[in-house]
Amino acid sequence: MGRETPSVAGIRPRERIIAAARELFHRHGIRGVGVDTIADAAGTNKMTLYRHFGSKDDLILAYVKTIAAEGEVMWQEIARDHPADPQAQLEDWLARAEGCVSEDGRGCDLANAAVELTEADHPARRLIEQLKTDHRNRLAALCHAAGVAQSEELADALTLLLEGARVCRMTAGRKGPSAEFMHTARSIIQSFKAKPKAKRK
Amino acid sequence: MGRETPSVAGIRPRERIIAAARELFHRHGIRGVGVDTIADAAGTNKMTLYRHFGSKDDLILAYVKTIAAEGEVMWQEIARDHPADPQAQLEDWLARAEGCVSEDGRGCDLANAAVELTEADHPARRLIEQLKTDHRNRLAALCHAAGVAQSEELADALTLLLEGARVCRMTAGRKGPSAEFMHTARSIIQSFKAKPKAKRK
DNA sequence: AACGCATGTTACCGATCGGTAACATTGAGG
DNA sequence: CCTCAATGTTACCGATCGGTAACATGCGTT
Repeated sequence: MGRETPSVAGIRPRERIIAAARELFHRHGIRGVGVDTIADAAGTNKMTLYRHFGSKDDLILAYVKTIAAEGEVMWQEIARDHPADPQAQLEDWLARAEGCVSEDGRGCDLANAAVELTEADHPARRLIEQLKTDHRNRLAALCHAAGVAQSEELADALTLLLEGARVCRMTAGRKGPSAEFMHTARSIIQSFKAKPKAKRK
Repeated sequence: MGRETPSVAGIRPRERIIAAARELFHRHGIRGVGVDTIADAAGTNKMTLYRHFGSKDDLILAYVKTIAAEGEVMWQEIARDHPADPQAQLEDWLARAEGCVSEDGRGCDLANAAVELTEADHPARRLIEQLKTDHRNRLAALCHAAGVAQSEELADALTLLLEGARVCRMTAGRKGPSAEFMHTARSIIQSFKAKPKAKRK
């Protein structure tokens, strides 16, 4: 055993580089970290970094893709842990959202990347847009499955609350408006559930 | 008249520099613009910039203060245009908020600055925190004056929605969740107006 | 043992960064 | 007119940036 066949992408330095970039980008921002710093933090060097990622922009894209993969895992866990129980799934989403809000006050890595990647045609920006749209749509599907009539509107509202809470946690501190995220989200969900229109058949 | 007395701080290059920094920081981010570029855009040079602002961080602080001053003007206009009519004032705030959301998709300059200024003790960061807290408190006072019982909670909810809408406008595009900001905000205001102190029975 | 590939090491490149020194120019007020 | 402060101009500094070339080393495979 020991090492993988060369046909499979090498796992060792590449993963470490992405992990190091993930933490450094999160803490200091994308433009606040140089590739040399990332390579050092990954226990490797700049040349190896550039052999795996042709440019810093490529590394940024891989960084965003890594976050996307974790999001995918999240949705799968939500579905797996509460099979055929969309109500519990929505509750799980809410708990994870609250976790994101009260994490460390550095906001959402995807949103922060969008702030720093000011070129509108940056590939990572397009991916971020797709990821954010995906998240909203899956949340809307979850709301629909949970029996909410106006599931799209509820998903939009919850998305706004979550994104707002994460940025408020960063700009206004722990005791700011983000502290009310859970209460507000719950009461909005309740108000949507109370509303009429065709419920399930 | 020509020029001002030297005792008064010179207004000409300084204002132009701040104006240029305002636009460039907004479009390309703080770390994405060099002081030389700002000086050029202001029709002056780097030396003059450094005579008015001892460092780029000083300029950043002045940039945030300028945004703060505009916010102050906004609140004064809201109060002046609808004297003794908090309902109309809240409506005015809502309209201006909607204007912010659908502006140009670059998000909130204050929030973006907080993303880029990763050093927690940066003076501009502390000012941003104070400004965001101020905004929330004034909005809460407005809600209270408008007869909303749980004015603090409503202000928090509206703040979350607004901040979320601005970041969603940036990350998910014009047709994303931010498009529902107005509807959601209005319906939340209504739901708060509907229930008095005690929760709904 | 010999090969080959991934990785490590060192040095370097041009560009740009924030910031400064020295000097020339301007223009208003005494 | 002369003074003086603000501004403009040029050149420069050390540091860091993203990115590359050339070469050395390790190590698994055959």
